[in-house]
Amino acid sequence: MTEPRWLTDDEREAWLRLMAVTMLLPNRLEQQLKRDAGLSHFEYYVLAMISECADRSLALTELASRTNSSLSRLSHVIARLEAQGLLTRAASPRDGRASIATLTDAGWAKVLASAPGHVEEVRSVVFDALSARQVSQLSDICGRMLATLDPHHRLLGLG
Amino acid sequence: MTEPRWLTDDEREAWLRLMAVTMLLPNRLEQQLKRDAGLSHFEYYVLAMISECADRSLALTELASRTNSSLSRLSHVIARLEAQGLLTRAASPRDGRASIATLTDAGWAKVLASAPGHVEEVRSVVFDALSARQVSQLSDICGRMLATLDPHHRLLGLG
DNA sequence: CGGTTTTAGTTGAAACGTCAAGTTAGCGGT
DNA sequence: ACCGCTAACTTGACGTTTCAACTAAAACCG
Repeated sequence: MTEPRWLTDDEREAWLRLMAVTMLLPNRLEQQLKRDAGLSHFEYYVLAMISECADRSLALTELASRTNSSLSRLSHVIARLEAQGLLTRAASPRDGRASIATLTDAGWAKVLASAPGHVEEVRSVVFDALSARQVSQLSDICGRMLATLDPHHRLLGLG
Repeated sequence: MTEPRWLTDDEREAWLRLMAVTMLLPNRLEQQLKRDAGLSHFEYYVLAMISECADRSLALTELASRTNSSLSRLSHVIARLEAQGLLTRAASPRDGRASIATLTDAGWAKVLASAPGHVEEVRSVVFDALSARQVSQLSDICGRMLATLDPHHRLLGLG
């Protein structure tokens, strides 16, 4: 085996910081949502994804793609959310295998009530600290990384 | 309650991408380390942090800060790593409450063996996709976010 | 000193995520 | 129409993380 290509000092610095962000940011969002809405970030994200679809409905496989979760994990979470009355599951009329999750009025209300606090948190942690130019740089940089991490754009909507 | 400050289109785009990265990147690292070293990313990070200290030793509270974990989580993980013979726990001579974790030779060897593959993965996902200028931008941007996320620099060494 | 508070860590139970196995429905070829 | 194969989940067991309660040592303080 060959000598590994170690990181330069600049790369190492950038890496440690990126690492710190990926460790701290999810925690931060988690805490805010748990405290103010009683939802985990993943639960919120699931509800938010469904809420943006026509009829507030989405098939589980598609939902799993967009939330970067296994079908198994999603199935467990959907069961919990259903038990809380935030959504319902129904068989697809088109495909007997598929389940379609639909937000209830309570689920819709939950999203409406939770979104402002969540956005405020995102803004205060990320965007209040960055210039418009930096926002654009960040977008480009993440786009580059996603070319490797998510070559088929499974997460960003257009499956 | 007042109307929330929603995100602009550019901010929204940047946010979705950053989100995608923070969801996908940990997964990627996890898989590589699990496959090639039989360690979770957190376990690897714990061992790596200790390995960089004098005497390959570090007190648990300090380690918890640097790995962004609760003491409880760390305690469980340290117990598992100790059971695998990768490190040992000992009471601090200075402070009777403190435990100090020290890498064994096997633990040190594990870090040495695992690091190259891990660095290669980091390089292939992050740095191969970025120009030198973008690396510097990323570093700045993350630094800005960390001013809010980690104001006391708990993660980046100089506690 | 002696009592209170704070810090460091451990432990066990509950919650959550992952993994492997199973079920049912569509699909492709013959 | 039938057989095998794949896709879309579901389920239960297992491992990990979190949470709350606990112990013990140090620090503070009058």
